[in-house]
Amino acid sequence: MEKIDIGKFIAHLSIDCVIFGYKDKELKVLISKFKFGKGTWMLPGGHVLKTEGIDKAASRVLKDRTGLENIYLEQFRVFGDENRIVNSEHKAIMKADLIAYDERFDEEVTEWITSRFISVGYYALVDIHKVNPKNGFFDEYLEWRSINDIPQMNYDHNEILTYGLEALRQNLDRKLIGFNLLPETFTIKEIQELYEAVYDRPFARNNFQKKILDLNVLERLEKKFTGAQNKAPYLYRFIRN
Amino acid sequence: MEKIDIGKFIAHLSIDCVIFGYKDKELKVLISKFKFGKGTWMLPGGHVLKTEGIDKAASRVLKDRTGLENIYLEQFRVFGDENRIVNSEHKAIMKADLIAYDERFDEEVTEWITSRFISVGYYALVDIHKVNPKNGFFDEYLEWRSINDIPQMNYDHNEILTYGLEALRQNLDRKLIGFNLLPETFTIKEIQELYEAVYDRPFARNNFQKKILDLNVLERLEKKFTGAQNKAPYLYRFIRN
DNA sequence: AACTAATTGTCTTTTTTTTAGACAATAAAA
DNA sequence: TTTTATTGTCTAAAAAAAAGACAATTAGTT
Repeated sequence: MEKIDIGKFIAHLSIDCVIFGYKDKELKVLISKFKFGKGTWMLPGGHVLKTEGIDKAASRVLKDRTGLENIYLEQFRVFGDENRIVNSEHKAIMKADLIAYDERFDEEVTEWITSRFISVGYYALVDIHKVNPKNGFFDEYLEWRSINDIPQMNYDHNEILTYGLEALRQNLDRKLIGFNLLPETFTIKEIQELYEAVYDRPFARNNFQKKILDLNVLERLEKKFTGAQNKAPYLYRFIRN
Repeated sequence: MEKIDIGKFIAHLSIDCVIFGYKDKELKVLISKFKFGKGTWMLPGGHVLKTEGIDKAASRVLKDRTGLENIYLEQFRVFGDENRIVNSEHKAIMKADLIAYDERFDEEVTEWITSRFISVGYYALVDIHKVNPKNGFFDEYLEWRSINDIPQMNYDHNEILTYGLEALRQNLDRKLIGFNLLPETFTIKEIQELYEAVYDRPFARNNFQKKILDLNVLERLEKKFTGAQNKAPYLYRFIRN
């Protein structure tokens, strides 16, 4: 298990990731809790090395949790009012993980982890089927939860999630990013259901099909025979350039 | 002149403000340069006190420069890759301003101001006629420059400005914030010219008038007689709530 | 093999929104 | 009184979005 050396990281600054996935017609979020203590839920997060860019730090956080690289990542907001103080449970666990921790430096470490943090919020879009959550890393347990079934989380993480979802909605069709949540091939209906999950509202089937095909970013493949007693839909693939 | 005590501030974190104003049919930005040295241009910025929220810090930066409070402020992005290192001129000036500076702590101070900074970008909208730029504060000289006449600035400040303008454009009519750039009363034509300056494109007069009036956020006041040989336009005021 | 149920793919029609065109109503100068 | 320049509004045209309609399939049922 990796440890944190506080000296290498920028103090007072953290990163929180809203990792979105899509499965069973539901938008999911990967959340974590520590294996010890009461186990309060949190968004997967991390700190920024003094020698790395923040986007790089966010990628690292993501790779540590999901094993995936080259994931769609978007920074959406900075959080952190003056009341955002690390709470006792989190503090105890952080301390235990600090290799720099030493009785001699107790004061410094305490100051570091107790002080107010400013957090940069990122959201990531992943193909949920490719992810194998690395449980155990950093003593945390990861779980995919439906956007409609998010528990109370630590700090202002529920608020961060709300902002992240809002950012996703604003970017979804404007930036053509939705395909990052889907497998390589999919039917029109599946994209529509994804859109309905993200926006939490229905779309008219006929018009949605036209709109999505008029974007000219989909390549039609073979038909998908499901065994259902109806016309088999075509499979499509997203064309990158 | 105020001084900085580095101990009170969060290290590695700064705030940069894109302060927008509107005058002579042009969108303006308030930029600054130090009175000493070569005088490289920069966006007005500052640091975050360990005891204050970032929005509060941004307000403070704004008040220090413009004297204004309760200004429309919006955070739009975080900047800061690993290459963003304080350059020598800026460093020299910062050192001179640090009251905490002392030969004994030379190393600490140098580390503080030399290290990489992560910067939170804010944009502000102000009625340019209310602003009296506080030249001399923090040894800087302030100047309103047209968006089409922005000089090369320090660090990645030109890039930050570009992102700030993009954020302004995205929010302008969606959020009804444009009125923050105008005086209390104005004609329809004046709002239209503001929109044209922000989006850098013309709008059809007849349709713009309809669109803006259909928002039902303007109160019609008396006519404005300019002395021009044509029908006098009405003055309007923005209704809050 | 014919019939039925459950979609899908694609049109056409309707409605709404956006854009363009037209013109009377000023205000002040000639 | 006539002319010039621009404003406030209306109507017409064009484009986009939403709703409606229906043939084409797939596989189960009779």
